[in-house]
Amino acid sequence: MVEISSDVIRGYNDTMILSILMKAPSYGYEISKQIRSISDEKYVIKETTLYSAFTRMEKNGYIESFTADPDPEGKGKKRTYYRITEAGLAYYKEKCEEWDLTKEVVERFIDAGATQS
Amino acid sequence: MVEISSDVIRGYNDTMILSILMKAPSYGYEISKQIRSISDEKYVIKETTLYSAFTRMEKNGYIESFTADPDPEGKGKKRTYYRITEAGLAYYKEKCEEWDLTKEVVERFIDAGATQS
DNA sequence: ATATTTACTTCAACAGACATAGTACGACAG
DNA sequence: CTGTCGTACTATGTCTGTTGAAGTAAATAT
Repeated sequence: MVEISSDVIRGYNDTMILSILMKAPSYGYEISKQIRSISDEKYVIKETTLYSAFTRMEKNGYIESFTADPDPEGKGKKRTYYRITEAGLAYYKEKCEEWDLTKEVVERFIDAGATQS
Repeated sequence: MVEISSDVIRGYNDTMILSILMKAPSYGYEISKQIRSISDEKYVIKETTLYSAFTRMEKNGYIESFTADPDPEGKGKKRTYYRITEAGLAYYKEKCEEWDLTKEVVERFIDAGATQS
């Protein structure tokens, strides 16, 4: 079975996370579940990868964190939520353009090779 | 201008190199020029990245090196050529399948995010 | 004669992914 | 009321691939 290797997805972890945060602020555990479901279990982000992405992106100003209660009544343990910033949005859009370019370039090589087999 | 970042292409340097070696054995300088031209100057592989990829892939058995003269008469400086192995071919094909999967997954996130903007 | 192009090599540093381990709270079963 | 499971993280150290900086040296162009 074909699996997505980390070196391939490496450049897109941030983009995936940001695409989820564009819809609504969210937190670690929830985002990891969303990545699983959106990708049909094809990609499961590692916890450490996810949380270190948060740290990095917050430092870069792409996301902002805030703590909040899991439900409106204020019960349960507080979570660390993240929301996307203006800079994060710009970064996300850049990454989408970059993706289009990358896709085109990689595909040229793959096509070039595939015709030979 | 949009540029391909190294973190994005990271997982595909090996695949690109192998796609070139599938057509014919080649050597560093030539391969780097081919990557430039096939990608329309959009991606220029760094020398050290290329040569370290050779070392790694040879160690993994994906390619084999041999030295040869640049032309049949034996003039000029000898070059280190590389040819793809059976294992390298299998690896290349795997990478191509992986690419299809990755493309699909990444696109789902990018589409999901784009509809929101 | 000298500069540029070709064709590499060595080495140290860095970033991001990941394994391992641990903390801690809440819910629910036995 | 004890234990396990799911949730929600944090800390630390290692590994891999990329890269910058620098150097070597032959061939070719000016």
